Amino acid sequence: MTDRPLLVNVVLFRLADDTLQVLLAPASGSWELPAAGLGEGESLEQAAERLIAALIDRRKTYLEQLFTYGEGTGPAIRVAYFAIIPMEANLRVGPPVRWVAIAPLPPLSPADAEIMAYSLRRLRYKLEYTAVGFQLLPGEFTLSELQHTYEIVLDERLDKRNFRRHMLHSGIIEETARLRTGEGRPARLYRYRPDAVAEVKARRLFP
Amino acid sequence: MTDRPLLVNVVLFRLADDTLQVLLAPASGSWELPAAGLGEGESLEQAAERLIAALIDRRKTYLEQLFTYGEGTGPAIRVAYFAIIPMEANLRVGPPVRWVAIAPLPPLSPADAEIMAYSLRRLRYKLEYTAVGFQLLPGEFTLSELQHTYEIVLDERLDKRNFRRHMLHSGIIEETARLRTGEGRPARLYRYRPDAVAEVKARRLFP
DNA sequence: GAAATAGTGTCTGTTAGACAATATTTC
DNA sequence: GAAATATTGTCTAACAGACACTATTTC
Repeated sequence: MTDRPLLVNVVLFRLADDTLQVLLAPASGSWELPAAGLGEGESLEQAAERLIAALIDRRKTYLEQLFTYGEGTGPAIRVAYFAIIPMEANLRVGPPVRWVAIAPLPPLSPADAEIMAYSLRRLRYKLEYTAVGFQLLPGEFTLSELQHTYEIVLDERLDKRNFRRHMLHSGIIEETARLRTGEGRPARLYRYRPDAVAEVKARRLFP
Repeated sequence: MTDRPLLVNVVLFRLADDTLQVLLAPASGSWELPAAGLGEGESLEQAAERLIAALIDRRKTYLEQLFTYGEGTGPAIRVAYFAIIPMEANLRVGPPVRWVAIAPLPPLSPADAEIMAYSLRRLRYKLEYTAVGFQLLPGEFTLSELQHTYEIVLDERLDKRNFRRHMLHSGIIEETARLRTGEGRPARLYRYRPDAVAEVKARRLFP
């Protein structure tokens, strides 16, 4: 009965420069996920939040426990969290820690690669079936920006009309009075409705 | 940086006597979930399997990591697993460890109650959106038995015609040549198709 | 033939998914 | 008015969900 050391890993995603990025630190020819031990009297989630706070200057990010790895991931037990960081957030740590594009996937240790792969799957899943996509955008956004976000994360083209119909009909976003002007016709700005039901009804296996 | 002790908890579900049951051990006026420490060189999942093997005489049960609790659950970090045990399995430990019906929920410590509640949610979710329900039944079963299983776990009445149409149409079960005779008209026996896609298509949030 | 259980079909409303033209702005 | 972007509607196929009667067996 050994007490193996416990680490908390965080996978931080953000959207910038039309790519999905993760925060990584360089490690002897490859990259590694940020990690921290558990502080005195600290909960797992608090440790993850402390680690995130040490890395970026913004709170209130989406945070979710991913999985706990206890084999093949070295001698430690690693509790992995994944979080979404709004693009406005700035790094609190200088290089060499930096945002790295998800595609192509940067080289990682097998353990970190497993966590990354699962995080990405979970992010995509979340995006499809819950209202987590808004966390990647500023408070107000156009429907085109929202669709663009989905397309980048899912790496898939979406139909504009169906996308808009669906989003508007689902009641998870609402119009603002403001418009964004730009190159072409100005676009209406929308905002996420925090009171909306976050989870989307899935289709049940049976009646 | 303290290394808090690590425990693996298992929530074992089975279906018997027309009720959903969990395996619990008595603990000073209430009940508690089976738990074990992590053995030397053992992975988390191996520890959960070892714990299950010590409790029941059947292998190959459905096993899934649930969540890792690291606050409000006492001084230990607790990695919770949930598993489905086929009804044919026998206990390897005598009383006082025993199967306890889920309704009404037996008294548990706050920490265990939290794990239990989440396990139950997850089991129901799994049942609705994946093909996990068959794990609760013997290898061959009638559609009425399958529907009955769903109704017990979900605590909800289902329409017979829609249930059958859905199950048969989804391709996750297949006919056998056998019938089960009983009180009334004999019923066809079905079996789960292991090659079927376990996950069910959910409805996406957008087109 | 009564009791018990198994098995079957149809209709309606909603939604996914495919598809193309018009509207509003800037330069 | 050309270029850029935003916005809008319709059709079809599939499926969820509601609903009631017939079939086969035992005693």
